[in-house]
Amino acid sequence: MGTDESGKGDYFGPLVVAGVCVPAGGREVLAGLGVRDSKTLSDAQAERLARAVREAYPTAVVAIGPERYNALYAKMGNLNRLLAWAHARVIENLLEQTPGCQEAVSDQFGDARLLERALLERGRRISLTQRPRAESDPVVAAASIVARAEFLRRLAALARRFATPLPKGAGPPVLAAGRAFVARHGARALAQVAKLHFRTTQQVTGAGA
DNA sequence: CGAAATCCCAGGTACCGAAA
DNA sequence: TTTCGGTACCTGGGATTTCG
Repeated sequence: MGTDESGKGDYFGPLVVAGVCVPAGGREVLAGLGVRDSKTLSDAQAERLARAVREAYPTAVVAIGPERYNALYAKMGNLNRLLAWAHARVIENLLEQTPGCQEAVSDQFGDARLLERALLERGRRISLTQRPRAESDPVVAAASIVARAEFLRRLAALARRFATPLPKGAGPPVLAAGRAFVARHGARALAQVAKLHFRTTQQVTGAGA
């Protein structure tokens, strides 16, 4: 299986981690579908491919909404720990569906032991590989696509709920949108749509900066 | 000429080691 | 012991170049 996250670098929206269990030989199938790193795909392509992947293989998705994300971040105090926790949950959910899926590949984030420990605490045993640029593996790429699609869906839903544009990323448009959001809904509501530990929060709530 | 693929840049966080 | 600097990693966006 492969796991990957989406939304980590986005100020607005949830953090989504997805996992896909692909049997032997599936890499060729994925490549045939056009699966590759979600960063190189348009939003529409990601949506379409995500649907194809979810229909073809068992998948697990853990979406952490901004409110829960902020609470977890405050509790864990470290983004990598949060990521490890989420990846572990995905792996375990996927294992419940497909107990035979005993090999996992994920991106490397921080100390590899974090993820191993998060799994061990659940008493699971699995062959786990973590490495930089793991998304070059079609299986991890498929997971990144599923995660990305779910992120986009939820970000759009948030924007609708608050009737406010919520751009992706963390650039100038995000800063402007953040200020507009605060002007309309107040600073407290920010916790429902954004990841507060980003420096962007100070720039949004602080006077100018 | 239009669309697609590619490359480059910016932003953010965490980790490690060195210096005060 | 605390603070600072540099490195590695991930993510998004835009501009540029290439192909059909």
